Amino acid sequence: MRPHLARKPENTYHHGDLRDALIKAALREAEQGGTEAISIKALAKQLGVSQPAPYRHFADREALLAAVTAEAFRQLSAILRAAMAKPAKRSKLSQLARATLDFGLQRNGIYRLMFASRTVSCAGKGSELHEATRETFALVVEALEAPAVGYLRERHALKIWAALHGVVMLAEQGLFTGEAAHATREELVEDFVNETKAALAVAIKDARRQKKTGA
Amino acid sequence: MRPHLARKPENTYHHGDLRDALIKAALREAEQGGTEAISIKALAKQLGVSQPAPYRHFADREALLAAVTAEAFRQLSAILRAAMAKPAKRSKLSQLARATLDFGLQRNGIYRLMFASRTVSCAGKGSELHEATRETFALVVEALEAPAVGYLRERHALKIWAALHGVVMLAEQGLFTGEAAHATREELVEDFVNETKAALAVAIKDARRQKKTGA
DNA sequence: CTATTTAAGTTATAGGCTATTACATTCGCG
DNA sequence: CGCGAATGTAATAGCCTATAACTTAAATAG
Repeated sequence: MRPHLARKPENTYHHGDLRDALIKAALREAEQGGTEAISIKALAKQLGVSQPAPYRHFADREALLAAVTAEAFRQLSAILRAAMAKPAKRSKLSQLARATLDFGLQRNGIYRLMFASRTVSCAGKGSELHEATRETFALVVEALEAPAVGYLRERHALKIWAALHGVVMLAEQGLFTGEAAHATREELVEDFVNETKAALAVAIKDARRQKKTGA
Repeated sequence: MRPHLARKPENTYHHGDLRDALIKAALREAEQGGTEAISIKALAKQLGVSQPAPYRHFADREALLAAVTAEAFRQLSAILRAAMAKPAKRSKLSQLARATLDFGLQRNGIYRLMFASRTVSCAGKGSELHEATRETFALVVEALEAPAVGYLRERHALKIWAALHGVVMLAEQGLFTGEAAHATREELVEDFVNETKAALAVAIKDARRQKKTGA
């Protein structure tokens, strides 16, 4: 089984790994144009198979999009993991935040597929896509480098994660190129990172004090 | 000129106000399904005109989407203005934040059209759409109720605006329904509001001190 | 090692949508 | 009233999704 072959070799009947090739190719297409740039017909042509061939691997376009989005989440997870692991002056959280911003701006079509389409919210619990999103979020929690104190970590992870996505969205919308451009995207992200760290530290201290008082 | 007539009366040649009717109808369609739910053909049928009729008013689908999105921004502006004007215990910023969250969740299809599609970023400076987005943002600045201190207001408006959008996105993605659900969307928004107020107050104080020192 | 089942691909085709072209009707202004 | 511009229609081309019926290769059981 030839893995991840781009085009089907001529004079063969079977592609070898069409499913995977479709996902990879679709990701490339979506890089710029997002969902709308993904056409099953075009992908089939690109890979040298007939138009209906993809339907052997995906029930319909939605199913392909879900698989592509899941793969995108796995790629983002890998990127974030690498960013956090990289030895740097900055904190893990800062590294993760910057990597997320980069990803969201540079690969914006894919980013929209991941965070701004109905695909994810339609994914059933336990699905491949759902698992992939949760794994990514787990990295955010990890990046906080905070001791486990109940649900505090999840809450603050959710906060910084939300803030980051907001920055990407507004940046893409062009809101950083007016009078408001005094604040660069990077500055804003760094603000959020620092505020999150501070807020979490306070929250943890509070939680400990409460525990002590209660005991 | 009959304004905003839904369907063309039978036995007439001209609709009367097809352009407006198209925008209104498209907004209804997008409410749930977002961009993809807007079909020129379907709209034409709905309004009782032939399929190509809409093309007299919009060059192509993109142009229609831009007009629809602009109208959506104007509607959001009106909603936010009303929310801020409503006498309430809470601050203007809090009222605006809650109204934004509601809008983003209840009319999520339209919300995605506004903040998560390529339509806005493609809108040229000075376009109807671009103006509509800037006007909405101006309301956020206004909601801060802060004295004019250079670019500080814009910067903090950008921050709270970004944070709000992030919450809407993650909520729609279902990230508030896991272990992380300890933090409700509303709590998170209130957090952001309070932090923004505090940060802005500090920033203003700093700015004044610096000014005094410099003088 | 063949026989049969199953996975994967093909051709043909139906139906939906966008968009254009050429033609028809009405509105409004001189 | 008459003419031009605006608006709407019918016909059609082209792209896309999706299904049905058929074909080929691979996998597996006897």
